[in-house]
Formats: sequence, structure tokens, C-alpha cells
Amino acid sequence: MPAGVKDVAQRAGVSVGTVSNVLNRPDRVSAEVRDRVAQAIADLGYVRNAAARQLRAGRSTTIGLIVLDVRNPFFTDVARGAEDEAAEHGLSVTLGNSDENPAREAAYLDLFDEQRVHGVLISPIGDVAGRLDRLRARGIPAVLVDRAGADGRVSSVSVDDVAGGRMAAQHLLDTGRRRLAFVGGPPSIRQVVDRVEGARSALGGADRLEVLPTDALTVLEGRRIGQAIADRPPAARPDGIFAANDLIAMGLLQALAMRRDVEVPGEIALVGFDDIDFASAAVVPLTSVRQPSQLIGRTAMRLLLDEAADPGLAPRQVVFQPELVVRASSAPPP
Amino acid sequence: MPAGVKDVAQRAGVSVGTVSNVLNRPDRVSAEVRDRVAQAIADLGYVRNAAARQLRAGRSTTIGLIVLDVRNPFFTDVARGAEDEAAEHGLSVTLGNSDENPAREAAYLDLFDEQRVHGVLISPIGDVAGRLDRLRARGIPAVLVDRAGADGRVSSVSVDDVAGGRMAAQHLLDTGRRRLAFVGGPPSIRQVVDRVEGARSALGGADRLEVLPTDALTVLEGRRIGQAIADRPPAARPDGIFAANDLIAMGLLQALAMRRDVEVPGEIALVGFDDIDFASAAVVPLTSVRQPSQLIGRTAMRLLLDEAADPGLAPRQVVFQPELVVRASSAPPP
DNA sequence: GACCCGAACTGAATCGATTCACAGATCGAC
DNA sequence: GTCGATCTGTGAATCGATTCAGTTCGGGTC
Repeated sequence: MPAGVKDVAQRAGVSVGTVSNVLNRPDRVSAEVRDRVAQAIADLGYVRNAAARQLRAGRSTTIGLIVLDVRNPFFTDVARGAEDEAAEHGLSVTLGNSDENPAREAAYLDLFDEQRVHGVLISPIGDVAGRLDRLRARGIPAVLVDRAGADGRVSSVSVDDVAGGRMAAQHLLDTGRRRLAFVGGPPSIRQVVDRVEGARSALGGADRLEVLPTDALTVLEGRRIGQAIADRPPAARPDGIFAANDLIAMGLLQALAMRRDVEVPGEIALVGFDDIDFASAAVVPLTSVRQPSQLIGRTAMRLLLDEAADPGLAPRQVVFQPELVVRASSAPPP
Repeated sequence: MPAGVKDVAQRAGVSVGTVSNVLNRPDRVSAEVRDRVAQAIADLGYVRNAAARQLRAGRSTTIGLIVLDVRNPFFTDVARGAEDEAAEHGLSVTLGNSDENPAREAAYLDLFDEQRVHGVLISPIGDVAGRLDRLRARGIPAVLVDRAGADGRVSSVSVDDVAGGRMAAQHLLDTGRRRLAFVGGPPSIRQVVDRVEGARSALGGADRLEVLPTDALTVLEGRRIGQAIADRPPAARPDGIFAANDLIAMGLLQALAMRRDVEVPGEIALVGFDDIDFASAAVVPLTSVRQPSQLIGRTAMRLLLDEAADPGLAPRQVVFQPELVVRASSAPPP
């Protein structure tokens, strides 16, 4: 029922090939014919069928982006950066939310595979190396986001999480804290592991850092651990906490704030990671390790587009340095 | 180069039609053949080509969702609800971010139109009535999200914004505030207009509410207005502020907190809208008008799928009632 | 044994845009 | 006046999965 190229061609009195040329290579067509075709398109309300174009082209003009958590402002910022860069090249981005769930992640990879997307940007949770290889075999490049490629098989854009973890822990030590704890998980997320490792390296010994694992990097999980800490006798509480990300830090803050006897930063100093917008507006403004989120997204997209244009390109690893932003939550005790 | 149905058929020693049947109507095929085809698919690493399927089917299995701001947790929650409902029907969701920009919104509508999406969910900023009519003519239903349909031409799922605005203003009056202000904009967003109107109705007269317009519903804009308010002589400041959403409220809070002489809620009480996760973790925990965000998304998707299944269906309007959540930011003055 | 029926499978036609080898037309140069 | 070059425009072939009118075959009925 909806009009196709054929209908447009007929109404404009030209062939279908000419209509296609007007759409894709207007310079090959005389001005007079161009106007006639444009008029016919307007009259019929013709809209190109993307499926037919893609079928012929062999690949779509969409880029798939899979993030660990859309509700984390860090990832929406990354997505925004990626989207802006893609838009400049006439491509669009489909955002998938794995929710730190390997099954959901796999489902999105399947979907993008069937859609023959132009490329895939992914912040992985499961073991995706094999999947990404298969995609590449089908001509679909992939770039890891916010996570360094373990082997050099695939390009990646990330932040030096080990350095970030070290900065956070060192800062807590510098403000006089001695009983440090790390809150975060699951360990299947490499960023988490790297951040713990960085914190440990600042302490000089593995046994001096208490690790309180969470099942996800969410406000809810932070709140859960925060309650557990508040329930301890004061002497058993840590006096400095490094949270795997700001969401967890915000949860900790919520739980601790409800207990009048646990004061931040008086009794416990707190450092987060990501420096999301809300960090500076928290109950106690949050000290955090900042990542250049939009830049990460934009850079990853750029690497991806390069590889899409030239499949032979060798994988590249881009690593940004994080930056400590000090606020009230880690002020020295009185 | 990648394997197609034809290759699979050849390897399994059957016709292409049979391969298609194995994929789409396995019950029509004998178990023995089914296994042979499955084996061939695995051997060749065959992956269906979505473009070809869609071309034949005439529509895709994707739903387009356009939100005003992906960085607003309210909308990511809505998206999550919509996505969950869609997944239960084997459909996926493409998220588009209009950023309160009519041009970006139009671009996404064009994209979804070309993609012949299964349907469109939209929280509109510009005048989209005409666009949605054209989509419908092409067999693509649309449902408005977080915004009631002006005329009854299109289905919608929303919250009673007028009631929400009234609740917020009434609450401020109840806590003894008298010089009320509303912060929010732009007026092209109907929700904003409705919330002001609700607040006015609680006051009984239009002139008793000062309106401080913003260009967008963002933390940044809130911060800007907050600074302007803090710069006034104390007597000229409002003593109760109703922010169009929590992002603006958080921005106001950030700006006011930086000025030691402006205390919340002592000098100024503050009420937001949406009750996002971060509201309870703000510098001063935020009183807010809660919307059932995930439920809104889920319900909108349900209406949309109904209409996609039966194009003749009459438009329906679902309106949820908001709920006031009182926290520290609106405590009565000492 | 003739006939019918359903189950299992076949393969050509189809969806709509793009491409590309080819055809006409126009113009300038020699 | 002829040849070649350039510029416009043509239309059949193509991408890959699905569909549907047919074919084949085993078995049941009278």
C-alpha cells in the first residue's frame, strides 16, 4: 500500500534507476528531473524502506552499543559521546542494556548479528571474546568500551582503573584513614577487579584492605552494604571506604546517613568512581575518581568507524588517565 | 560470503523452503530433517538476515522509543519498563534521545519511519501530531508517553500533572510557606505547563506564583536559576520552590548549598517532581512528586502492542495519579 | 484396486531499493 | 560529416528470507 520507488518513478515519468540516483547521487541527474522526482516524492509521501536498502547493501547504518547499566549516568554519558560521533557520519546508535546479565548481553549480540549492524561497541560482562570473533568473521567490527582488551585481539577504549584505584586509596591514606574497605562487585566485571588491585597496591599489602562484595554496581546494593556496616559496633567499622562506582557510594551514603551515629566524613571517609553529575549534589558531596565519559564514547566510536572502513586495521588500545576530584566526603577527621 | 538459507539447504540436502520452515514452523517438519538442518546451521555458523526478513514481512520487530532526555533517570526507568514488556513479546526497543530538541526528535521519527518499526513510543517536545498521523497511515501506531494526548487522536499514558503540581504547592502552603516560586521550562513541554497550572490552582490566584523559566529540565539549568536566587537580597527570595523535575531541584540545591546564607529547608523549602533514585540521597533529601515510571513505560508498550495487533482500535488514555513523597527539603521552618 | 487424504517437502515468485551495462542525445574538434 | 567524449537516463538483475501453489508418498477406506 505505501508508495515505493516504482510509484515515484511512474508519477515523475522516469525510471526507477533515476529515482534512486536522485536520492543517492543527485549530481548525476539534471535539475529539471530532480525537481520532478522531488515533487512526486512529496506528493506520494514516499519514505525509503531501510530494510530493502540494507538487504542490498549487506550491512545496516546502525551501530549497536551494549552497556552494563543504562541507569548509570556514566553510561548514558558514554552513549551520548558515541551517538554524537556516529551522527557526524550519518549513522545511528541502538542502545542495549545488559544489566550486568550475560544472558541479556548474549541476546543483544544475537540481535545485532541478525541486524548486520555496522559495528558493535560493548562494555562486556560475560566472556564475549568468541562472540566478537564470530561477528568480525561476518564483517562486523567491535570495540570494547570502558574496559581494556585482555589480549590484543580487539580494540578498546578505557581508563586506567588500576591507577584510579590507587589514587582513591592513596587519598584516603593521605587524609589519615587506616582501616580501609572496598565495596563493589561482581568480580566478573574487570573494572572492579582492577580498581581493587589498584587500591591494594597503594596499601602495599593485600591483607590491609577489607573487600565487601556486591552483586551489582547499583544504589540498591550500596545501600545494603551500608546497612551492614552501620550495624557493626563502631570499632569494627572501616574508617575509609572506596566504592567501585558512584552509584554504590550514593547507596552507602543513604544508608549511613540514616544512622545518626555514623557520620561521613567524620567517622568514615568515602570515595566513589566515575564522578557522575549527582556526585556533587549528594547528601555529603562525593569525592570521586573522574572518567572522561563522553570522550570515551566518542573515541570508541571513532576507532570502530575506522575499523569498519578498513577491516585490515590492527586493533588499538586507548587508555585515558583518571582524575581525583576531592569533595567533602573525604575531608580529614577533626 | 556469509552463509545464507541456500547454503544451509544445500548442506542439509533439503530445499530452502524447508529450511525456512525449520526456522519458523518447526512442527511442520519431521524430526529427522529438523536435526539435519540444525546441524547444517551450526556447521556453517548461519545467522538470519533481519533485513531480508523485514523486507518480506513489511515491518520490523523493533519498537522506537523517543525520550526527552536519556540522562534523566525518570526516562531510563520508563525505557526499562517498556523494554521488559516488549521483550515478553519477542520485540526489541531502539532508544532515541531528542534532548528536548525538535530537530533531533524529527530526525528520529524519520529514522523510525524508514525502518518501518513496529510502533513508536514518544515523549514529544515539538508538534508531532501530523507526523504521527503519517506514521499511522503507513501502518505504524504510536503512543504518547508521560503526556496526555491533547485531542483523542492518539493513545497516551501519563500522570495527572495538574494534580501533581497542586499537591506540591499545597504541601508548601501547609508547611507555612507563602512566597512560592516555580522553576522549570521550556513551555513547549506540556508537562511543565500542567504542573504550573496545578500549582496556581492550589494558590487560588495566578499572581501569587512567581515563575522562573528554564531552557531545559536539567541539573545545569537548575544550578543557573539557583545562583540567580541566591544573588537576590534575602527578602526578595521565595520561601518555597516547586521545581518542574528532580534534575532542576538537584541543580537548585547545589547552587543554594554553596551559599552558606541560604539554607534549605530553613529559608527555602524545595519540592521536586519524578522522585528519581538520587532524590533521597541529595544534600538535603528531596521532597518529590512520584511518578510510577516503570509502570508508565510498561503500560504504554502494552497499549502500543494492542494497536499494532489491531489497527482499528480506538485510542485510549491512561492517567496515573502521582504521589507526594515528603522528605527533609520541605520541613517546616523552625 | 481405485480413490482420497494428509503429511512432508519443493522451488519459483515476491518484497523494494540499488547497481551497472548499455542506449540516446548533445557538443566540439578535426 | 564523422568520431569520440560527456552527460542523462534506462531497466533487468540482484540481495536473502518467506510464502504458497504444487508434487510426492504412505496409508486408510470401501
